Amino acid sequence: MFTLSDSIEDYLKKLLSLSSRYYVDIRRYELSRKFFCAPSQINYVLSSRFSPERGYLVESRRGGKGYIRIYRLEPLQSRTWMEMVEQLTSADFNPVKAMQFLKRGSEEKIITQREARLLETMLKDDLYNGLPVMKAQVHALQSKLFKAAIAEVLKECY
Amino acid sequence: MFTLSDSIEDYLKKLLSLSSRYYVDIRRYELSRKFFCAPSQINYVLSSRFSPERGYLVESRRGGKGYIRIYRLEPLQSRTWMEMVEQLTSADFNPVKAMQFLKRGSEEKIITQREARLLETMLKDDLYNGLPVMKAQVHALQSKLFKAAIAEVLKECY
DNA sequence: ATGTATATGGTCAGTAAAGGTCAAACATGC
DNA sequence: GCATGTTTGACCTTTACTGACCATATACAT
Repeated sequence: MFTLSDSIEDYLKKLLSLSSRYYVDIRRYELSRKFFCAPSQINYVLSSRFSPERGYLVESRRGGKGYIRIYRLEPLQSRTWMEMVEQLTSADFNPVKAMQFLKRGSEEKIITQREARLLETMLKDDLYNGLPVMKAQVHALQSKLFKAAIAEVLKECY
Repeated sequence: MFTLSDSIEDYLKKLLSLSSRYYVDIRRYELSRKFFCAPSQINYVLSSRFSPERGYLVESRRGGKGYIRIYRLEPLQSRTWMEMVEQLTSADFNPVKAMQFLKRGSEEKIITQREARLLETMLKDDLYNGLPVMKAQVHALQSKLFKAAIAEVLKECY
C-alpha cells in the first residue's frame, strides 16, 4: 500500500517535525542511498508532495557542498488561504491543485477534515460523467462550485 | 441464478465482514484474475452493488501501487438520514427538497451549520449557468454530488 | 587569476504499473 | 421481441520511478 515516495515523504516530514527550526537540509544523493533509489526520485517526491500549495518551499544549491533545504511554511490565516484559493483562475484551476489546497487547509485547521472531504467530492471527475461537455468545462464548473463553497464555509470568519 | 457479478459481490462482502476494519483493499487486476474475467468487470460490480445508496463507498488510486478501497458504511445512527437521502433519487430530486433535508440534518446535529452551508452551495442553480445542458441534467448532477458528499460524512460515523 | 577536476543538484522523456470509461455484444426473463 | 442486466475489450488517465544528459558550485593546482 505504501509506495517508496510515501516513505520518503514520511521520513522528511518526521525530520521537519523533529527539527527545532523551520527547515531541514538534506543531501540528495545520501537520501537516495538510504532509500535505495535513483537520486531523481527525491526530486519527484519534492515536486509531488512538497509543493507550495501544500505549504512547503524547497530551495537548493548545486555543486560541492550542495544541499536541498525544505521549509515548512508558516500556517496561513484563513483569510489568506481563501484569497489564495480565490486567485485560482479557472484557467489554472485543476482538481489536483485544488486537492492540495484542501490538504493544507485541513492540516492548518482552517477547515475541518470532514469539510475537506466534502469539498473533495466536488472535485471527483467521475461524478460529472455523462454530461455532454468537455473536460475544460467540467473544471470551470468545479472551480466555481469549489470557490463558492469555501466562501460559504468561511463566511463567519469575517 | 447466480451471475459472475453476484459471486464477486459475495466475495467482497465476505472480505468486508471478515475484516476487523471497516474497509478492505483490493487490486483490480488480481481480483479479475481470481474470477477469470475482464478487469472492468470489477468496476461494474462496484458501481452496481457497492454504491452509496446501498451503504458502501469506494475510493481508489491509480498509477503504480494503485488500489481500490471499499468502505462499508455504518447504518446505525445514520439510518434515517440515509433513507432520506435515498429518496432524493435523481428522478424526483430537486434542490428545494434537498435544502429541507439539510436543514433537518443540521437541526439534528448530524452535520454542522458550516457543512450545511457548504452543501447548500452545490444546490445553487445559478452556479451551473453557462453549461449547455437542461435543468434536469443539472439536477441529476446536483443529486449525484449531494449524495456522494453525504456518503462522505457518513463514512466517519465509526 | 585561471583552468580543470570533482561534487553536487536539476530536467525531462520514457517506461511501467496501476485503475477508469464507454460502447458494443451478449444473456435472460417477461 | 423488448427491456434490463451482464460481460468484454479497446482506449484513456494517473502515478511512480529511472537514467541519460545538463548546470553549477567548490577545490586545488598552476
